[in-house]
Amino acid sequence: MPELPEVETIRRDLSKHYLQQSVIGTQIADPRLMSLSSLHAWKKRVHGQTWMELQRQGKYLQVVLASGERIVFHLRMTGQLVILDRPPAMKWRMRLRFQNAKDLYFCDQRRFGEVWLLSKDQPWHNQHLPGPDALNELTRKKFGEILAKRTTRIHPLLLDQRRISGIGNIYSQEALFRAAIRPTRQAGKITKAETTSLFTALRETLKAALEHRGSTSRNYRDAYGRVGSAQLLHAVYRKGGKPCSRCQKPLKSIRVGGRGTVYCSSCQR
DNA sequence: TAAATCCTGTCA
DNA sequence: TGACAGGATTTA
Repeated sequence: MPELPEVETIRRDLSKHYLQQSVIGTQIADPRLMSLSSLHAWKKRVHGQTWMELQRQGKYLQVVLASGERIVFHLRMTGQLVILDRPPAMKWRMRLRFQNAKDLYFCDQRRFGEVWLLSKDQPWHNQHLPGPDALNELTRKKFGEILAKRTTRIHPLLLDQRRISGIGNIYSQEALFRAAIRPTRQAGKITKAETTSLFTALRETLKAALEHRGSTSRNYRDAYGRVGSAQLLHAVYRKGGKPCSRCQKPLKSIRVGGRGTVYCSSCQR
């Protein structure tokens, strides 16, 4: 669910409420999220620690505590972090109580989301270094290097967080449509001009989505529990069979790398 | 490169 | 009832 624009929207919302605040109580409703022994350690290390910074890398959200230890969230498909003064209607997995702020609820229908507590210098990625953040770190030059000589298809490559972090199945498809490139094109065979066009398309797609506070197709909510409006901008995502907004021919729906993918076979080459 | 896996819910 | 869903890892 949440890709870069959604996670960034949540990060900004949470920053307004919780910076310089500290957690004073933690409840776990889903033991899958955290074991009892981990919760014990969590309480000792997190409670009373001031939230100094909220950072994002790709789809990861990181809270830097005064101790230098960090809380890292990944929302996966359906995770939500919502600020409320009473429990939400839906099931929640974790609740954080704050000294001088409203409670924070971690809700997550499919329960794929995760939370970690990391010591001062412990990396939050296990084996694979995540690639440059699609908005904050990726440059045209780096993008060219990532695509060069690669035989993999462009859509799965854009989704590979080890190459570039933050892009998911919505914005990859939308950017490819905007750049008029087929999702199945071999990455290494994309021309210089097309690479520039795709780089620009990615930035514009992600920025526009951020300005619209993310895309809500179903589960996504911001930290106030509100839907985003970037879905109104979608040209292809989940629009298979509908007429292309540019040429009116029906959009094609295929599977690429196991992901549902929609494109225009006439506009995208 | 693809399929299975972790889950719950929706839609045809 | 089966297919599919915004993610990512592991296995074959």
